[in-house]
Amino acid sequence: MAKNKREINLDVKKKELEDTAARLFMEDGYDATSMNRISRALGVAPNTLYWYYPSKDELLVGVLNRLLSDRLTQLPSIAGTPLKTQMAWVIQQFEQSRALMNTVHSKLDQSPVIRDWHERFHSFLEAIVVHTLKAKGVGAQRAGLLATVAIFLLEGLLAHPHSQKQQDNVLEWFDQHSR
Amino acid sequence: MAKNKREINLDVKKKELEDTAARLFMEDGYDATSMNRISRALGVAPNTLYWYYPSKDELLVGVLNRLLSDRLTQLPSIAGTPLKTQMAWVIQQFEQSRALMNTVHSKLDQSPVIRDWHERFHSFLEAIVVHTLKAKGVGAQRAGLLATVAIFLLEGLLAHPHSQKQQDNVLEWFDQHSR
DNA sequence: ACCTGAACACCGTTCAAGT
DNA sequence: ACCTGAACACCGTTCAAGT
Repeated sequence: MAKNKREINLDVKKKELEDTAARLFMEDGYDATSMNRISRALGVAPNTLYWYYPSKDELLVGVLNRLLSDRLTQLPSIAGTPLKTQMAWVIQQFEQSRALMNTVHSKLDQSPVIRDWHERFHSFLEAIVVHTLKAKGVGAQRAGLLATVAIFLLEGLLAHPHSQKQQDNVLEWFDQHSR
Repeated sequence: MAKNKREINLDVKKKELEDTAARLFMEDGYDATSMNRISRALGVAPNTLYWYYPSKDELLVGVLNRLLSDRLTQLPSIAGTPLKTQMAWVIQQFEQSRALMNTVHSKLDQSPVIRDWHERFHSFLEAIVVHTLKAKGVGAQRAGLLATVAIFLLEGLLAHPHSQKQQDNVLEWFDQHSR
């Protein structure tokens, strides 16, 4: 798994591209951010981006993967906390990417590569919830159903602007009924 | 409120445009359906559409409004049925518009006119759920929270492809816990 | 009032060429 | 291997002109 200099440079370059793209996607939205705009922010020619990614969609997936693995890194830090805390943490982690999440959902039908990422994202959320529920002694089958519900609630809270109180109420209600 | 011939013709024309646009939006997705494509299907020049709608987004809102009011018409037919039946009905009514719903969510930040429609849509769903819960004797405050949860579950089930069994399990679970 | 032909600025993407 | 200039087909939208 040792990487040579070339691969390291490639990774550094990709990180630059994806960080810039992520910022612009989150500020202005995916559609409103043109490849031209991204390349200008990077100081390269527009078609340079196509040496690193075969399409704008694949660049988005690159951005999403980085986002997700950054969050995965921080997962252990909330490992032992109550389910409610963990769900609040997920919302806090992804609420800046609200528009991006909705973009993902709107592209599920059209883009296989985005569909793949979306499945990984769901697995990520499910792993958190199922693991915590099982630790609480909930059976596997029931944990699966509750995880589905939890994910829908998380996505709902992520997709819509909402007050802190609304969020608390929803999470509290779910916590009460997931025992 | 009497309409003259001109207004009637305008409505007929708009219905034609919106029916065609709705079909193409649902078949190919919003982004993949160009104004050019819609105009060709209608046999008019592309810019003709701009006499009826100021933008593609407003055409989408026209399509969405028609979709919603068509469903509203059929609302009385499920008025007395159990909550679970009503929620299944909503899913069945909107699942062909799955991609369109996700498009709406992805455009919430950018388009005020779509944001307005989305609020109307939520009110529609909330009205159904709150009304039914109150009829079951649930208090107003609790009904509000349960309606939020119900809407998130509906949107979750609408946004993601899922099996009938999964849907049944989620709706059954919610029904059990909304008493 | 209703529709069109022609144009505008911009989009994602490709290709041949440069180092 | 990495980057660019120039072009391609297409996009949403505008405008002046026609009936």
